[in-house]
Amino acid sequence: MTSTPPPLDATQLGAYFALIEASSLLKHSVEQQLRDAGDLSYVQFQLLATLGDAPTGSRRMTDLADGVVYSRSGLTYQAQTLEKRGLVTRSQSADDERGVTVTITDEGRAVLAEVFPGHVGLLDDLLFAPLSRADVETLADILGRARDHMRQTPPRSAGARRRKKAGAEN
Amino acid sequence: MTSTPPPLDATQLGAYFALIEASSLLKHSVEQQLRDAGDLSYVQFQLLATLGDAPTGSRRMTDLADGVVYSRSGLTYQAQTLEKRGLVTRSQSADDERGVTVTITDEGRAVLAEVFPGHVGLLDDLLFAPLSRADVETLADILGRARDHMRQTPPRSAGARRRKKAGAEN
DNA sequence: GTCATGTGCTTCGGATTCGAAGCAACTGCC
DNA sequence: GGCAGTTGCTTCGAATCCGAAGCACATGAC
Repeated sequence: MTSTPPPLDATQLGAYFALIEASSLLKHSVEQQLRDAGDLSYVQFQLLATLGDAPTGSRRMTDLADGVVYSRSGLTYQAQTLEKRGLVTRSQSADDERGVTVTITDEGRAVLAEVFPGHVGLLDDLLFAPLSRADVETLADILGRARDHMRQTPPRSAGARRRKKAGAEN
Repeated sequence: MTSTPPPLDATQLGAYFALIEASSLLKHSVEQQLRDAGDLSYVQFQLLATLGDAPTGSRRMTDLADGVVYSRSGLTYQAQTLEKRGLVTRSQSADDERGVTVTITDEGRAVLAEVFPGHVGLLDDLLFAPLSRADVETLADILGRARDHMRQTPPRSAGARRRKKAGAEN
């Protein structure tokens, strides 16, 4: 109870902090650039980019939520915002009457195209500038593995078990 | 066509996405664990951890804001919340009458101690499990360099009040 | 067919965030 | 001493986020 000394050594702590800080700093700068260049939030940009990358330019809400790391309700909010601005359209899925298909519009693509160069430039300046080619490859490999692992690890695994305990079972 | 083609190759994109996704996923899981274990937000945990790490257990607001990547106003909000819960105290700095010194309380340390084991466990399960020792070292090195570069290079939004250049309107 | 359960998305309420503006104290210069 | 510009923090308003609850359709059991 009183102890359980931290099983994290200095290197692990360093990696953890570096990951959090680097991503936070990068995200902040990117958000500012996106705001300036196209009045987009980071999520909105991610959504547009995802849609623009899709062959048909459209995806279902659930698939979008899976790709991005946001909550369903947050996604709804942003999709509404984007629709108001005419950057995407939302329509009922043909198959499933409940499903909503989001599609990027030409204007959406235009905004994307307008924002992209600056986005890339910022990444070059902030993230890639101090890294070698090999560093980038290594980074992609290591973080890719970490991400894949986290994606498939259920939230209630060894470390994070717990659910609301409501007395009876559910 | 008229626009500059994206100077980002597949590897760079992979590294970028992996960084964002991995940190987002990790952050979400960690936030949930912190909420469950000690009713703390991620920022609050970072603040407590930073204070707990300081020799005297106290720091000035500005120093805290520098360490964490949050805005001044957000820091004020969280500090107030923590103070209400009795996890920190705030007092005027002796030197500078404007300055506010934040100090972690015994109760704050207790909450920290309670939350820490689960936090570490989660990191082990989610982040470090799929990585070798060498991976972690490499990660710390690469991301550490990236972070340091970002900290000193960019126009920071949080640092806000910039020096004005004499003789020109802004 | 009908009911029970599951799934997809939205709505609702509350918490947290940020930037801009505001106040107070410090510093340098005269 | 007094003024002007800086710096440290807070307040304010608006935007964004999430989880829980709700609604509507879908699917499976009977």
